[in-house]
Amino acid sequence: MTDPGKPSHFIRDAVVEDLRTGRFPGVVTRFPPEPNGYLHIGHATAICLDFGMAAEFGGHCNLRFDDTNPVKETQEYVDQIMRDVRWLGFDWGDHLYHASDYFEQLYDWAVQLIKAGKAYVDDLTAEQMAEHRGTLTAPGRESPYRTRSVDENLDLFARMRAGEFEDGTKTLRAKIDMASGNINLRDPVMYRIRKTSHQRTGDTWCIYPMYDWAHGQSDSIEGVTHSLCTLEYEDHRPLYDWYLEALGIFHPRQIEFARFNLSHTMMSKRKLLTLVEDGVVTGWDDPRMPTLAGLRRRGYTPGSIRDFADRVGSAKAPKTVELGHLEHCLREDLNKRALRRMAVLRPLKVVIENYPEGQTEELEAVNNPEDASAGTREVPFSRELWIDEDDFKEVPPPKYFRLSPGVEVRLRYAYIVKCTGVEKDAAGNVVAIRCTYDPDSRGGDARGRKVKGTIHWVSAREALPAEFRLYDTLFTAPKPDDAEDFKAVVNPNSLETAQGWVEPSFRDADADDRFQFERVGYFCVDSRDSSPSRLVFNRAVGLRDTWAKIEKGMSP
RNA sequence: UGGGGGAUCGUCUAGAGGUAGGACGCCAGGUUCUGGCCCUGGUAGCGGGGGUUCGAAUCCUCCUCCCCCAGCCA
Repeated sequence: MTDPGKPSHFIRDAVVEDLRTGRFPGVVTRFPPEPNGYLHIGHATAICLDFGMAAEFGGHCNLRFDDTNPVKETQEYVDQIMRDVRWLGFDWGDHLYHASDYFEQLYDWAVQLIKAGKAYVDDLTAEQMAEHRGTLTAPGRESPYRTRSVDENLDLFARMRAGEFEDGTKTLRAKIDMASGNINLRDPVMYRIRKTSHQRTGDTWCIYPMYDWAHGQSDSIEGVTHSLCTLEYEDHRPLYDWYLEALGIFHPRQIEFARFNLSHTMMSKRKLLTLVEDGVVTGWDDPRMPTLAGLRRRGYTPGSIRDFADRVGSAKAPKTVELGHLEHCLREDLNKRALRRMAVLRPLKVVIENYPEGQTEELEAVNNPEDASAGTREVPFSRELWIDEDDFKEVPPPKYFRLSPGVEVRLRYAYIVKCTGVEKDAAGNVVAIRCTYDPDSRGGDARGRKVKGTIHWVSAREALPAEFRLYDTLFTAPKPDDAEDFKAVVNPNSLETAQGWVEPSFRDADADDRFQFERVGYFCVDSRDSSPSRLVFNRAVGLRDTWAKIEKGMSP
């Protein structure tokens, strides 16, 4: 089952050990999102781990919504999360659950703890409770209500459920240890009163369980063996274990791993929400967002994200992965699969003086040199073409292989042309280039001469207009989370728009289709704004650009 | 001056007493009708001090630095 050649990680090791010792007969995991926001690339690594471990050991992974706080959660988020998990390539089968499915059971168990003298109803206000909790270095003080009788607690708790008390006036707390060095053990709240209707249970409940009280028990009910979560819950494990022990029910094992940060972005759902609400981005699915919805719209493939998760691995040390790592995974995936096309982002007119006016010929172009089965297509060629501004320089710098006066270049899949002159406007800007072509140099001819440069082009008459959205990182700082104000390091140039042309084969492109625009980058048809009459492409990631590096090295 | 974790190339990650390896990045070269892909080579690391040992990234010890926790959020 496990690939022996592949390095393991501490979680896999732990699972293998648990199976070997018989602590658990099999493996059941769970991915437990709270439906209060969109899933992001950080969640993706958790999803890959949860579903991946289950699959690797022949078990299954549950999708469980941690819907214990109705004031923050919505059905829209639930729907989006399911869509994103599926898109990533995972299937929970019949194992779709909600913490809210267990509210009745959780209530019964709370009663059981009260009867055992391990839980009590507290009347302290939130402020008083904070005050009693002590500090990191000083122990807390016990609540005056801590010694209520079992009967009184039972009566009060039933009346809490019945709605007799207002929000915030009472809580149910576990009776553990107010002097514990672990603050989570200083009589944690199990239930709070929230007279808010819940997206699934409606107004059935006005008391809602806290995360700690719901999570472990939900795991137990579902027979989860390995409850994998992030490091900030490490301090909660003693409480997780305490509840399970106190109840005497099936005891899953919680294992914590480090969440990761991606450079030039941030994952806090709260901050992402702020970006959406403040209009810094156009929504949760803005292609600059690290959300799965944003990455999908940007042009990322699920496979590239899974590969990325795999490479980043699972460990306990905090890490900030360079964005380049993610981009590499995308390029590698798309290089194998994306169809090649030609597009001109910043158009410059080329007139081929010795090519017959009114003539058009169809030239054969390879769809994907990495995949012969992708076949070929025909692209029209004519006297007037568009090329990219970057591919012409009146005064070429050293090592510039592209077009300039007197120089020859290959037009991809077409002819070799030579620049014979330029046309300028009154201000001296180059507005068109004049060339001659060599009729014997047609693309595909084996006897072809070699020239230093090859550039891409689109026939002006047949070209389709298109908008290109060129993205840069949303933040200028490598670690925006470290900034005092993350809004201050938002990149003002994270989106640049260009109007250009694409070859006519795009007449019937579908939303989310991804292509490689030769020599430029990988682009995706925008799922929101693109239409047959107005094509819009998002740049997922540029091609590696060694010329840009050379050029950068030349300028001071 | 509480509790819980963590530290290996610039970044991520292997290594469980026996030559510190891989990936990304970067540099150099080869190939090329994409300055892409691919191929070759190079660069660069065990936080620090003691100790055990023939031998330590690994075991012991002291120290340093970093992260998390004081919601009726998850």
